[in-house]
Amino acid sequence: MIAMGRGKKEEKFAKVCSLLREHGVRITNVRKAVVKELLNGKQHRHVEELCRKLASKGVSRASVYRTLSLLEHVGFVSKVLYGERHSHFEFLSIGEHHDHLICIRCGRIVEFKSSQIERLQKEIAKKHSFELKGHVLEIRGICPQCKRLNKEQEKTVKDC
Amino acid sequence: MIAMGRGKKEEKFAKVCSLLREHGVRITNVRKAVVKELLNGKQHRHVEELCRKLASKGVSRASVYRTLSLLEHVGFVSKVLYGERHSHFEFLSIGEHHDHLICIRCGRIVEFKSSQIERLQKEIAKKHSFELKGHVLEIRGICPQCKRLNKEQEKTVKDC
DNA sequence: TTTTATGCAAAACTTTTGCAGCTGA
DNA sequence: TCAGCTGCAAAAGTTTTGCATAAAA
Repeated sequence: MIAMGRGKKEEKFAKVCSLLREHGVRITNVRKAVVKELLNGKQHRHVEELCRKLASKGVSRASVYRTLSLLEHVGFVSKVLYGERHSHFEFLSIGEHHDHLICIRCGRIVEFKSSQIERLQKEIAKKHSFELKGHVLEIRGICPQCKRLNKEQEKTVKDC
Repeated sequence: MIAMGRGKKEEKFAKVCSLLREHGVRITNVRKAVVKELLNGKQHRHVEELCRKLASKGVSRASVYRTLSLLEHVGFVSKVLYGERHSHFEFLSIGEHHDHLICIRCGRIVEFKSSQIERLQKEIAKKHSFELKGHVLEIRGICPQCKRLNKEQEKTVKDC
């Protein structure tokens, strides 16, 4: 995953601000902090991690949740699952999107990109008159390591 | 969504049982009840709804969760998000899979099927030596109704 | 008989909310 | 100014766990 360049980050930041304004939402310090934190980190994040980082800037947990749902509403982030318990958030429409293969045994996540899938989702959105904002594709299966383990020792699958 | 025929259901039930046995897991009444309930309902379900239905058969909430995670591990169900708060579960590898377009404004869900996507996911899994068990594709965007509303009255987006 | 599963109730988490005070436009 | 944000703390909701008992093999 490549970090965004400074220029691009600022451009994106401005775009989010204007998105918020369009929705009649105030641009507050708290919201700026959340957006900046999102832009500074990886493309997908635990809410928990965001809360921890933002707490040091005086942003409360409640505000993190409130801001995320606001940003989801305007189409800047999207909730994703990635086979785990707690929710993650991911940027939308930021280019450089990738999808995931997830092992249902050990949780291993393999990233991949597919231009064909990008193309297909555009077609599908268009066909249903949706304004495309992003997508989540998780392919679930059993990874090569777990398949091998499975054969060797049928019962100790946990510690793959 | 078409309900499964009786014969197909029984066949599937037998398959799950043997899957469980393969994993050295006991076939208990509770587990049978959960699997049957899953096979009798829609392809994706709220955990909450499952708990309610199974409670009347004497199955506890804890067992529903335990059984679901077991079934997830053997590859019979998969956790999905569908843009909502609480988790849903979905059958895997049961054929007749469909994906979803989700409106980030109003939560509207539109189902669609794409044989091209089915084909692509198979290729991708194969390429990474994963044993394919299923996939989740959610395309997120703004539905035609919300787009219209957006233009008409910029600020009352909630009650789309 | 022995091992594994279950129900119960409590604990651990995650997310939302009401409200009083604060802040951005 | 003042509608809209925010933090706090409490509530609500979801998922997991320990343990005594029950059920499967």
